Amino acid sequence: MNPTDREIEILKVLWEIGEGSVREVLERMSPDGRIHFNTVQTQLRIMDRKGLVSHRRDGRTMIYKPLYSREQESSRFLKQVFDGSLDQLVLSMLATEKIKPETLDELEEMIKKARKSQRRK
Amino acid sequence: MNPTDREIEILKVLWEIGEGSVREVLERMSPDGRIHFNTVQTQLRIMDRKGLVSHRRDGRTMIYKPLYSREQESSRFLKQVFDGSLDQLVLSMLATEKIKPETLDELEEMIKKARKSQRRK
DNA sequence: AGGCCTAACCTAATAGTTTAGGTGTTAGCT
DNA sequence: AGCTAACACCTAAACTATTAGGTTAGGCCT
Repeated sequence: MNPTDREIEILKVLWEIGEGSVREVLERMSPDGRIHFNTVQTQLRIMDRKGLVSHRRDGRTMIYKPLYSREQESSRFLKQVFDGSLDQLVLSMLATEKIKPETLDELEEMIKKARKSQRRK
Repeated sequence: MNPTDREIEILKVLWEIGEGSVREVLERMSPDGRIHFNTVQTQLRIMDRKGLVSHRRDGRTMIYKPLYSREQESSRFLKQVFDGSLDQLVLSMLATEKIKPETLDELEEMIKKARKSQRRK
């Protein structure tokens, strides 16, 4: 099933830091103490059950690691909203987002590289 | 708030057909009768309350129209998962998805056009 | 007019999400 | 040894999502 908003929020932290304890995730998510420790802990346990993260023990504390990647989430979204059509997605983005000329250059560069790496296969 | 999966499913139908009654949406969503009429009707009412769709009357039946666009949903996703970085999103997609060479060409074409249309501003 | 189809509307059951309180345990510090 | 901080685990409350049953009413057909 799909990650909820909270789960994405937690996953984003884990994507950034690679892996981390409840406390580490919490501190990134809300440096002010708006969110309760137990809230994040319970979430992570649920995500563990769902298979979105895995855990290992480090002494007494659990270290959580993402099993679900940003790429998987992108792929899920692409399929869900654009039936997998990358063209349509990019078209939509180009039409809506305000994009710097440099970004366009970079995109072009990325496409060139993608083409090369495909030929190598 | 964010559309749920069901809501996206319904919105996709409305994006396709422009607007439609409960029955029309239902028939596109599940031509076999897996989903109940009332289920879709209730969903649409909730989405109406949330502002995701609007409605007008046509005789006795309600006609629903999307207020939330595919572009808005893309934009939401881009912000949520990639902090608005289109580069990162496309990079992620190029790395993961299997892409036909033609698609790469089209993407390049789209970027060229986007550049032109920016210059015109 | 009576019956039937289709729709709206009301309601509720179920499941999942999100938050956080309470309890017990472990490790380190004084 | 006793205290405290930090953790895991258990639990539940509040809320939202999802599904669909039941009821009512309008319109059409015979």
